[in-house]
Amino acid sequence: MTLTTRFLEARKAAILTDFANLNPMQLEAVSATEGPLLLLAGAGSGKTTVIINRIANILRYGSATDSDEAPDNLEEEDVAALEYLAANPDPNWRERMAPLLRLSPALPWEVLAITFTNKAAGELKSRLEAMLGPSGNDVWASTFHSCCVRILRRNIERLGGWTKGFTIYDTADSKALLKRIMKDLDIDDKLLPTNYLMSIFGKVKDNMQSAEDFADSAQSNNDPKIKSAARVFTEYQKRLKESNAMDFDDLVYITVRLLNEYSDVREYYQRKFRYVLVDEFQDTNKLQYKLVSLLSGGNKNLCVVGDDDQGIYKFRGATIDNILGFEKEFRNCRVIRLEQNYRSTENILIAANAVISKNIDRKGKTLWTDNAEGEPVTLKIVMNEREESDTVALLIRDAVSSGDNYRDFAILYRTNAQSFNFENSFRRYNIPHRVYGGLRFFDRAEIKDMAAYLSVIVNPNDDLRLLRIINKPPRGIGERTIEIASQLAFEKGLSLFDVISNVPSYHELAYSAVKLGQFVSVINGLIEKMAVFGNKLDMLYDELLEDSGYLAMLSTKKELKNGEGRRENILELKSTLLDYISRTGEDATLADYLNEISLYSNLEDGEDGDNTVTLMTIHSAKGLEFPTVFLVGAEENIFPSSRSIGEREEMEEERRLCYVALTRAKKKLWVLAAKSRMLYGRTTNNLPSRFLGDIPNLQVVKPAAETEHAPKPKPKTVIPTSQVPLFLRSDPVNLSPIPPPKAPSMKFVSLYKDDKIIHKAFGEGVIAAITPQVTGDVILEINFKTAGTKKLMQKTAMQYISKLTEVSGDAPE
DNA sequence: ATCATAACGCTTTTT
DNA sequence: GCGTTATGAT
Repeated sequence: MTLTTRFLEARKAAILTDFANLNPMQLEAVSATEGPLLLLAGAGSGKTTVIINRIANILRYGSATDSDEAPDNLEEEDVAALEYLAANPDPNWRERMAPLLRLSPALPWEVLAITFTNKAAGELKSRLEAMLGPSGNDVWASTFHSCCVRILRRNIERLGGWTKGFTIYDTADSKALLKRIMKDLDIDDKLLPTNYLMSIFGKVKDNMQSAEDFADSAQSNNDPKIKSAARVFTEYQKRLKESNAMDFDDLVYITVRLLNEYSDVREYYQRKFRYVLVDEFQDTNKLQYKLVSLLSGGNKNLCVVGDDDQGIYKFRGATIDNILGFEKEFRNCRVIRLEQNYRSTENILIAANAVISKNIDRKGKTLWTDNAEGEPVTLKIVMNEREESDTVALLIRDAVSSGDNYRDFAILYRTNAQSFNFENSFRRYNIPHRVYGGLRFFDRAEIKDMAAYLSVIVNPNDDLRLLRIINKPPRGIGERTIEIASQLAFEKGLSLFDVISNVPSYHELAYSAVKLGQFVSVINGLIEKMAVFGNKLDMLYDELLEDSGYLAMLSTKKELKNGEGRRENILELKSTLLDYISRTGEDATLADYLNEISLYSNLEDGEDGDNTVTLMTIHSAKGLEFPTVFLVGAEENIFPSSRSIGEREEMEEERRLCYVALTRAKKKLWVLAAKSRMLYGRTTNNLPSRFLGDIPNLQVVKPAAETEHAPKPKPKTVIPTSQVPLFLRSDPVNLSPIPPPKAPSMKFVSLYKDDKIIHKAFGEGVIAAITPQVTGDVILEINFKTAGTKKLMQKTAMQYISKLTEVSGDAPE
């Protein structure tokens, strides 16, 4: 063996002693620093630890564990010292030998680590800091969007049209803008719902096409809907630009365009980022992939980390093809699988592996563990949703009384609506709990109002946000005035604020000139105060609450019971401001603060320490773990959702979602299914989820039908696995016994043509026609004696209608 | 300008 | 079943 070979081996071995608590596969991932790397990391396989250690390796030792490069003047003495170090690890000595160990180590800001959520980015940062000290903070650990914002701030002016103070529109802003445009263009928003438009726009941008590209291709399209969508799209992008704004998709799309079109910018970042790492790669869409491949294009040190079995965001454009296609794109890429699970018991993994193995679109991977077999996975079948939540409450109460903590438990469900019953039961049983999801802090109306005020102060040309606040609190600027002013702005090519700042020049606005003038001076006054206060943004905020009259509105007005809560929220927003100021000090600017909050929208992350039960959707549980998990609502049409039944790809996504749910559990996994469930105002009877039929080691517990409360000891009817009903199995053969769709609910059918009815509001009438709709509802056409003929939706109208008694021939109910 | 009634829709979610 | 939105009446 040559001296060089010995040196290379010893160097690597010596370095790896710095990462002693990793298993061989993890070590391999940590040492593979150079070139493209696909890291398939199963659930609970220590993925984040690997990412942290890999970055630490890059910063401390550079490419040394992955390079054949050795010093020219090697001495036997050096090599022997390294070999000794490898065999007898000692931190101090390793430090002293560092010059021999490292090979062009990277500087922190030469490493880019991209995640999806701020939470994940924050966790990455704090763990890097814990391992590397303050320099860990200089690693670019950020979300796709905040990374793009950073790049755009520096370079956006190259593209023309935006300035570096651009505003970021969130989804609600975008929707509001779309509604505005449809009104102006006189397009029916029933034909083109905003959700539909947004998904089109998103797809177009994901394919690297502009609104103009879309309009061009729409020309030859016969569908008038597509043609109108193209018009709206073009106008939408135009107005964004005029308002110096971008939506979430634009942040990435425009960054990609910038990097594509300007080679100097591209080369700058390619040189800067010697190492690029992407987490949750299975959740990236094409555009995001394009972005990272552009950024890492220089040296191709691109490491993507993901788990194809945990891709659950196809519905928002993520494509599993990115992970499945990575190897094709990078022929020479290395693939490392992390399959050892440190989280769950064997029983839990058997269940999870069994469920996911039915998928076709996957790379194939089987988790294994050294952990104990553990308790069985238990299915409990209950009568209805009420019994479901009570059962869980009792199980938790019992477990806590024998020593467990509330925080050991999580309730995972498919849809947010399912949380309701659990909240009720837990309240009744005094179980502290915390519901994640639902309405977010920054989505609250009063918070959006305040943010809109602040935005307008920074950028008065932001028409959309100006419109939001122009009459909030009510200051006598009505719809008509707004209409006229907008029209003027549109005609003259000015911003709305330009127009209302010059009221005297427009005779059309004479009627509300005074009110508009007052409003403009409030805004101008605040703009001046911003200049005076400088970075004392909290003082500016106080002035804003005063001058706008917003606080007064909440206090004096009969803002019912909500006023108090809203005031608290507004003050809470101030504390985020103060927090921002304390972090940035001298450099604090309002524009910067607004950007931060527009990319960071949940305020609830901080309070992890509470000892409470967690309630969340399976989606939000990804990445988390709990000693005991209750997967609830495991019924056909709920989970898997009815929308996915019959669609292979959708069903595979549901199955991955199930896999995610099962692998959250560390020690004990409960699954619950209700025979009957009230959902959307209807009671439905669903079979247990098909996924349950795939779990070979499922213990089924069926409580004897019992009275509602009665906290009794656990009812125990254990059905051996072999007796799990056949219909549970998801083999294609057994799919047939799904009940045929039922006829429309009988409750409504007791109305017939020519029936005489009385309506609470419209009085007496006769039913002229009954037209069933595809949606399952029915349109009633009724001739009223006094109110004329009306068409009413039966679903809604029934609560106001009673049949007149003399009508005979009742249908059987 | 503000309230009341009727319509309607309704996975999952981050940025 | 419930909360949000659009529209029409005061």
